[in-house]
Amino acid sequence: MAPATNHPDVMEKLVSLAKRRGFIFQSSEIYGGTGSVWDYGPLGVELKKNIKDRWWNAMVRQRDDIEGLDAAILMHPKVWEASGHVAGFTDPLVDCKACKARFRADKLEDGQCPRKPSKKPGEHADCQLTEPRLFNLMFKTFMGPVEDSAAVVYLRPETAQGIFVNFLNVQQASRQKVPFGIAQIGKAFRNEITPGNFTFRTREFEQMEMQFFVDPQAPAGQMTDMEWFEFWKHQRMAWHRALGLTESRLHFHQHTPQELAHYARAAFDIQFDFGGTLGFQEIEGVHHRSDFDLGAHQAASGKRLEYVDQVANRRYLPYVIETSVGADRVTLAALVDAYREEAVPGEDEGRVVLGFHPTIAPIKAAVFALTKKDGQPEFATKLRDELRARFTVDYDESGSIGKRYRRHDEIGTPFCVTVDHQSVGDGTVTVRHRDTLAQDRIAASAVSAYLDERIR
RNA sequence: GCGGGAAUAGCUCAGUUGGUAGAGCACAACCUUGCCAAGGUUGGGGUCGCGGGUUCGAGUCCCGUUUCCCGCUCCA
Repeated sequence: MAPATNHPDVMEKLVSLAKRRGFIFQSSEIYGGTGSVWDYGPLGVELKKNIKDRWWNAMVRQRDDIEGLDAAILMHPKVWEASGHVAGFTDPLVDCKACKARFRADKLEDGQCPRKPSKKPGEHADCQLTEPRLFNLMFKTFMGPVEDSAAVVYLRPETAQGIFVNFLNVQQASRQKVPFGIAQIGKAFRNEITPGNFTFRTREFEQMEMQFFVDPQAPAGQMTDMEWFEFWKHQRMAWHRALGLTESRLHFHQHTPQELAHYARAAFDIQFDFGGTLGFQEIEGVHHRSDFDLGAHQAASGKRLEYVDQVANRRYLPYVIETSVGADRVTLAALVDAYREEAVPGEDEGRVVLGFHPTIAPIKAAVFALTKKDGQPEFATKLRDELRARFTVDYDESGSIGKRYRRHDEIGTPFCVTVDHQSVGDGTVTVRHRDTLAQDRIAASAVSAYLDERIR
């Protein structure tokens, strides 16, 4: 499915770098690690937070027609029955002991192993199927002190349902009129059968979802549901580009009718080329969910979830255009995209540079004193303190100046501000750019505005 | 869950026919230099994934187990 890629596989190197520099650690490592769960270290949490903040800003703060929400992870179990997750998230699987393959029991014919093109004829004559076992992708836990079936609750496998069940609460509290959206960032959990590829597929992950509610029969002169779908599709692609992700590594993948989920009327994935064997993979989905979810919850709860258009005196269930992006996946894409090695003359191994777009870089600027003489450290730490009010900054005075530059290149710091003997006299400093190595000599008092202009 | 491979310092790895663990980088301190890393000195850090077994003796051989990687399978 994934098209060929021209980008090298940097994932293994990235895992090492991420650990060494404090972006991402394996969960519970001292106990041998927990499968497919990852912790974000000092730099990783800044990177991911920058990405989430940009999403929240673009979706909620900069728009009049989208409201924020932070719904709970634990919800009433009936939510997941209505949404189809209890039934639809469960796959009966069988293994064939003869050919070591696994199949979905409900897709087998006559209880026989299907013959695969790669297998020789007759290889499945001794087909030995195990009993079907049920895999439900939802994590279960228990509400209250008693562990019985009545107390079962699920960790949400997606954040969307928290938005649907709060649709009218938000609409009425915010006095929004359709079309409008609700946005949410939060953790979701799926007991994936096959997790892997670093943080690409994990069992605990963070979603940034926005459900946009539109009129299924928009009056003339207003955007139709499909027009909104197109609008959000392109809007979201533009957001990924603005993050600095390389344009040629991003593309749309349209779901075929066979790929469409049970709720979806149309769906596009935004895929990113992770390079190597992984290739293009989904980082965001834009789905037309029609009125499936509101309708299902209305039917299951017995509560009316219709929107009342008081001007036109109409009552209807809105259609939903959903944008759902994996915060961890975008963070991983940003790391993969930023990773590059530069050859060093006379050295076997290249140096690593993370070329983050300044807007998501964990540390925006590093402040150095060229020497420890002339009061340069004092000058530099004072500047550091000033910049701290607006940016994540670091001060470093150990090792040679070149070494300090390289340390920050490796973690993707876009700007290095260096204080030298001239600074103490005339108050100017040099600002060095990570990508071009160009230097600007400016007044120390102007550094904050200078960075501000370049970090957006 | 099945098959195959792997696990030794923070990272990347070496470790002989079984004889009691090393390198480079990284890290810390000090010195030196002072605008593009890898000068000097010193130092910290490993019960060799975990648990058994064989053996006088196990990083090394055997069994189990956990985690990771690659396939299979599944991915709302």
